[in-house]
Amino acid sequence: MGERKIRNMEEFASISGISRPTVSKYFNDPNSVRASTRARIEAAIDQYDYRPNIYAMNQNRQLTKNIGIVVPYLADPFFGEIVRVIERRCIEAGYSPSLFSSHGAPEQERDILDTLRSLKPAGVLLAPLGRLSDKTAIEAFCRDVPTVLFDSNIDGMGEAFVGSDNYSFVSQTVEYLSRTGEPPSFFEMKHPANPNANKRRRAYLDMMERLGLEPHVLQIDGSGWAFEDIGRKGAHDILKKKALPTDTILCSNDRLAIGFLSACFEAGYKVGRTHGRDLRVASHDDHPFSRYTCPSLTTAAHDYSSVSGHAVETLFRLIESGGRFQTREETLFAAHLIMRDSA
Amino acid sequence: MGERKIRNMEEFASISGISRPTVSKYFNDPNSVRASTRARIEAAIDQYDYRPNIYAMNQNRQLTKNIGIVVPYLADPFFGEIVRVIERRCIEAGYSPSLFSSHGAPEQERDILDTLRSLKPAGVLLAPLGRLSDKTAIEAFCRDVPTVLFDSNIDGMGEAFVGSDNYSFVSQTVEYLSRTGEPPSFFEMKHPANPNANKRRRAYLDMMERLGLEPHVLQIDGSGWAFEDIGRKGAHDILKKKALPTDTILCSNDRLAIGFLSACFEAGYKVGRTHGRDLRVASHDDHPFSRYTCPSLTTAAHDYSSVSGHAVETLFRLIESGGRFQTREETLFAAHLIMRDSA
DNA sequence: ATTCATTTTTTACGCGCGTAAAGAATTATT
DNA sequence: AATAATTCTTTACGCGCGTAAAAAATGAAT
Repeated sequence: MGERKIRNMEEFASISGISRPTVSKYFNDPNSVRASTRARIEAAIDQYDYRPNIYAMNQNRQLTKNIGIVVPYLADPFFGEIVRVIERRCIEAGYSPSLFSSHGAPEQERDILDTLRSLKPAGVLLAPLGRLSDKTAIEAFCRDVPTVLFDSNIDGMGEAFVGSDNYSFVSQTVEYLSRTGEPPSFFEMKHPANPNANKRRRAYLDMMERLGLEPHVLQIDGSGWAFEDIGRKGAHDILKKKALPTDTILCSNDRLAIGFLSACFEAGYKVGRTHGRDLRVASHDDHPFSRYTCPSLTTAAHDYSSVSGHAVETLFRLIESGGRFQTREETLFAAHLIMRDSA
Repeated sequence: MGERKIRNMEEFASISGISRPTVSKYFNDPNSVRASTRARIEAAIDQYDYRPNIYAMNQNRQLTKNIGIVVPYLADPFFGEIVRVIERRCIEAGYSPSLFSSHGAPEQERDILDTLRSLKPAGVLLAPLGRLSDKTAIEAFCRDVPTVLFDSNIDGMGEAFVGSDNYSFVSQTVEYLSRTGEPPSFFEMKHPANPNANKRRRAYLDMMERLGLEPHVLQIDGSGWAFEDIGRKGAHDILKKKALPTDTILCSNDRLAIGFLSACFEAGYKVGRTHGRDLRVASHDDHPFSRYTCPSLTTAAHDYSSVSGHAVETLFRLIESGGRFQTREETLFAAHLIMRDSA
């Protein structure tokens, strides 16, 4: 380690006693050379600390080893967690992940796709903004770059979608709540940004009908990604008007529920499942903070590791298949109920 | 828009009636060519949707237009917010930001610095893990790449540090709390990962001495980045033992406080500043969720936009100065107190 | 030892662009 | 209009590597 500085692959090849094309082959795929050759090269790498110039490498390669990861909103710890898993798996598989966040802004999502295109990635894992996404731009992008959508689906775009089964979330919470107390009213944004929200509402309506119960959907105003604030204000409105049809609230997602619970606390409503409580509140997602609300939030949890794991594996398969699947794959993972103190 | 596809700069130059070297000059700095020339080039870009191959561009450039951004923990919305601002400013200034998260793991921080080195970035904004960071690796990196540290400082490393003034956080909360009730006890992790924590403890001790009050430091076990859980468990321990020296708790940071508050709720302790409360709890950071705790958290807020803004500006100056400052700069921004319901 | 399949070496070209130098063209200044 | 300053064009080379093709070397199998 630390002999003299190596300037390029030519030099590295000659000093390590292997021809340059073979060294080049090694860096493209270490398994494509004989084991003894590989060992010699790796010994030399250790000794001289050489790495090929990534810009020169990627210039002529038909396909780079880059993988793009795009999430809609990084300040949501949900995505922070997903990204951690995905990044690790990509690196283990020999890819270089590049992380991008749209930060809730459609223009930025478009710009990211533009940037990504010029990175010539082998594949992209894209969690779109949803309703606000520029669908034309995404469609065009998916035609050029092998893409797996995750978290929120857009019909027909990308070669595959991996996400959670919204019906499974709602069926479990509705079933549990209506079995153990008054049937739930559904609390959501009037114009949700995310398509999952619509699926959850429909699942709620369907489940209530199936159980022979009367559904109540409470829709509140607000746009953007400040869900906690929207939930809190909406809850205050509803509580003030005493407009709750039942004593049980099922929030579309945890971030709304976090706001809802904070409003309940402020307005002096007791939430819980014990004697003397005024309300029960439950929700969906198992947001990293849902454990720390007051009271802790009963919720249906994403199978985080399955979703992120399967998304990555699907992308790898897609890359190996040359970037196209015969038919678009859709994989949904079931949720599991997490009973805590709020319902 | 959408004539025929342009393959390279040569072709783009001839079709737009400008010589290739001039086009190249334009892409390096649009202001380096005459306004009329710039207009012609930009018209052609619109028309043919051409973008230079970034790999070929960066191969020979002494300095790329890349900027690396490294944060210790993306699942913390605090960093999500900082990253949003920094990314935007970089793009506006014509740079390409690349985002990396160490996810709390020192090995990953090292790997990121390695990757970053081969990206040959013009500069790097690095928020290190802190105590766990491989200081030797960071030092070596900073020697090779122009780096501005932010959020948490490591003595002498990088050309500059931009962060918040921990003393200002603590002095304001301690002053406020001791003026309006019992003096605070300080609640923190025994072995904090972040150097800011130590500065805050020292500031607490100093302030208490200055005010002629007896300090009490409550140190709890736990390691890693699951601060809420650590805070919750520590609080339960302390509450069970009735080991609180005063009725006022000052948490080192908001994530610990979120755990503390959840434990108080579970154990039946009333937190607040009104009649009949058992405890007051305050903290530092103005974490995005601190508004939604029950009760809402009184805290000292980072000047988020100043910190991120000044970090970016410092890096730009550093890049323009050729990557080195005469002397290492340290800029600290004052906090401001945010009074909510918990104290 | 001979044959054959596999792997490596040799040789050579090209990718798309940065960049340098010298001369031509365009603008600004008087 | 003449001169000077700026900007652009022409020409040409090189960066570090991918990759193709043919020849040589290596290893396995008979």
